[in-house]
Amino acid sequence: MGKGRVTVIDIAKAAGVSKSTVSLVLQASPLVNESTRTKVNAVMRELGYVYNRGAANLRQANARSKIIGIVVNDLTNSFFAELAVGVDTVVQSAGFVQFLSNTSESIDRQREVIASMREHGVSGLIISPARGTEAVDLKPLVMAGIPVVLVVRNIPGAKVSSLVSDNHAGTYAAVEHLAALGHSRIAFVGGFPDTAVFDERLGGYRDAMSKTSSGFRDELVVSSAPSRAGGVDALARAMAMPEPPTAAVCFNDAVAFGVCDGLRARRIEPGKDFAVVGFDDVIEAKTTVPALTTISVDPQGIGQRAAQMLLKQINAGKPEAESAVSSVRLIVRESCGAAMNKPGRKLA
Amino acid sequence: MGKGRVTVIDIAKAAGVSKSTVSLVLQASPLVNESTRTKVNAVMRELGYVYNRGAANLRQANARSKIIGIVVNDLTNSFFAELAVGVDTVVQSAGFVQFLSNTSESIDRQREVIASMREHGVSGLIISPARGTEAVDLKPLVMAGIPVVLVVRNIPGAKVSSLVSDNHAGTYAAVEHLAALGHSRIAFVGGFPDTAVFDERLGGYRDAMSKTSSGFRDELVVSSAPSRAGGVDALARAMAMPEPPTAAVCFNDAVAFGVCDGLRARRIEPGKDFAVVGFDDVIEAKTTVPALTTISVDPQGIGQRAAQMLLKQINAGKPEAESAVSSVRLIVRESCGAAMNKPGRKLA
DNA sequence: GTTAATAATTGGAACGTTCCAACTTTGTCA
DNA sequence: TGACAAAGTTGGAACGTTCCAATTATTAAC
Repeated sequence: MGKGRVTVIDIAKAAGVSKSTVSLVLQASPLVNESTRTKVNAVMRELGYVYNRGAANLRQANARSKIIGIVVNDLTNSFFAELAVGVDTVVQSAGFVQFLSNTSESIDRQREVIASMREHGVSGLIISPARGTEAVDLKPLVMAGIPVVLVVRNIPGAKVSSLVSDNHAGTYAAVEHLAALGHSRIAFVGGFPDTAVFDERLGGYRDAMSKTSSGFRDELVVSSAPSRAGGVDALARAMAMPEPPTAAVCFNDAVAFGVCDGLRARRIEPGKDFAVVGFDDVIEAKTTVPALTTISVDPQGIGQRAAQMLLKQINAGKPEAESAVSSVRLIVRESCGAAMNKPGRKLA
Repeated sequence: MGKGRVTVIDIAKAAGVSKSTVSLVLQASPLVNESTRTKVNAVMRELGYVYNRGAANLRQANARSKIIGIVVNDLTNSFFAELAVGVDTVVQSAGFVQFLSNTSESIDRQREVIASMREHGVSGLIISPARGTEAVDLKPLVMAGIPVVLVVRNIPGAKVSSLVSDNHAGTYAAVEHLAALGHSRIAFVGGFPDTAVFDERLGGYRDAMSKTSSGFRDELVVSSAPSRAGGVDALARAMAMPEPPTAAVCFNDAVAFGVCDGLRARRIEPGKDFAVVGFDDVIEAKTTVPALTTISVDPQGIGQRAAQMLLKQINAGKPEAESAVSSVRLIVRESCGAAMNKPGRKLA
């Protein structure tokens, strides 16, 4: 049926008013008489009118469209999926709509999706940059005055807002906790050494270790892919040492799960014979057995906060770069052994 | 700096050609001379031109924009995250860009995001409908001739394409496998009874059970939320029976993980003292301990196939509804006990 | 050297909306 | 009654692009 789409002019004709009036109704202007408003609305429903945002924000060259873009580097990692959900909640309630793309750590893909989002006139961007992203990659965005909030990974030199979690404090707290439980050979396992996040988490580990009696020892850091399989692999290398560790601070929860898998394959019970603590507090951490002691970063919360920072910038007009650090906290569960002493599961 | 955005006319002026020529360059038309093309391209780069898709597909009222929308009901479930990744890969390589939104099982939210996507002129939609979605909810879309592919959950009566996995065959195969291993008290655990997916998976279980010597027994199906916590809960109820089961076919992998947690909490070793098989084959299934025997549905593959179905419809012009069933297969790992007999881990 | 064909380029109209300034209607007050 | 204000409505221009028909420049054919 209806060949061409129904436009504001069709509505105007059918309602016996001018297109300007229909436009005013669309923007809920107080200028229009109540009775005309209801009539116009009725006609719109009847004819199945759909608003054409493309045409609209073509005219209002100043205000950009109501789209915000979110670019993540690994959507299969549930951390990012939850982050996206967090962004979505606040963005939706502000009347914006989310545009999500996954780069799979590819810089080329990242460039493509960012370009595509610009073409569609996004009002702002939340980006968890692919590995190897540099400040120049973001240059065009800041030149065009498009608000950007970087999450998870910061990029030195880029004049944009960022929101990262307090990686240093997280691993620091983890080491302190394990040391208080009596461990001295504590390993740092997992993660790729060439990333800023790795450096920060390792830094917290190192600083805390050097305060212990045994001090920081280089051979106790064993890196690997930041995945479950990487954790299995790294643990194997750690256990092959002459004096293997009795505890591990892991780069993230995925690695920690891998470490637990590896321990069990060796008939070592995580949380009893060996302490492991993760980082991120992904949703599975609390339900797995043993429940994972980890550093909580609340991915949904980060998403929400990032979205708020972005909206603030968008509304301010002048994009004022702002750096925030999201605080983290240690969640003591079972995998560190602290709760195993008593059956009553007292939290340390 | 640059107050107004740079348009095709600015480029034309700077390159000494007409706006029409610039437009032809943009669409890579063979009509334009090679030397002019390179000059225009150079100027575009120099002035930092960004294409305005809104304006473009305002003019070409026939062809819609190069956006495809994807609507999922639970992005925190890694099944859907992977599905989205699958869609993204094929959609991107076809020059489209993905527009993802999460409904969190809310019908209202679903209506909002679909409306929003229409306003932005999506070319097509891939929808995993929220629980309780009805055919009327999709009516406006089919009336407007917007191609839609339903995934995971089909909606009876909606005249749109769908791609669901062969739920019946999956649980049927699972039961057959467990029966062959000597189990007779096999439970069906997890899932909400009011969903089509539940009915199909239960149906496969029932049909397979009635072919066994012990037959189908109503009390052996125990439902719960389709989550890890739901699995723990359902297992507790199952084990409280006078004659508890010795094996479980689970509604999905999340439930299966919960069942394993519950078993271990009772000092029952999954894969040794009790057999469990899941459904979905999420990414963690193969790395967990014990590795989960499950029905593989390949979420990324489903996403890719759905995207292909959608693109076909978009290119065809006439949206021809097509229903497809994605085949599944049983992946035998450790949690069913089949591989535990020999240390060599032979696959049954 | 003219004509025809081909290659390359072009100005104007159109897409669906919003903004602006102008207009009409109605009501109020002296 | 006239002047003025307030409330409501309106036509036209503009946004940045693509399409169309028309134009000019170039080459080929006789």
